[in-house]
Amino acid sequence: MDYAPETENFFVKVYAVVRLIPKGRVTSYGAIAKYLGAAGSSRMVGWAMNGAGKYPDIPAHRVVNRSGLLTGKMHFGSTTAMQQMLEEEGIQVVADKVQNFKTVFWDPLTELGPS
DNA sequence: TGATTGACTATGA
DNA sequence: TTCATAGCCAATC
Repeated sequence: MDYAPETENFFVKVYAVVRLIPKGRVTSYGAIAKYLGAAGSSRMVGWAMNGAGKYPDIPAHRVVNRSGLLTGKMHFGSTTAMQQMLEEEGIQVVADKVQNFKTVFWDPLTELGPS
């Protein structure tokens, strides 16, 4: 195989989790990676999101880095598109950063459970 | 085939 | 607190 089938499954899992992010909430790449049992491979989550652009159902704008910084804003075509979408959901974004990050943070491990 | 890159995170100075 | 480095794994050049 040119690629590991399990890798593809990992990407699918990432998409599934991102889709579960409730409106007005955000999560981090590391949180998703950890939830999928791939803690430390947070970059793979980011890479998965790279392919998520093909899926309009994936609210990638709700995924930010551990600091709440909109690191992937550049992949939305416009640097303000991501921020605007978040604000549209009631998330305050200032200087490309999510305000009250701890409050709007959505941890799949906590919300969905470790099981 | 080998080296570099990247939507990250953690640790150390 | 801010900056630099290491680890991570897959995709791309």
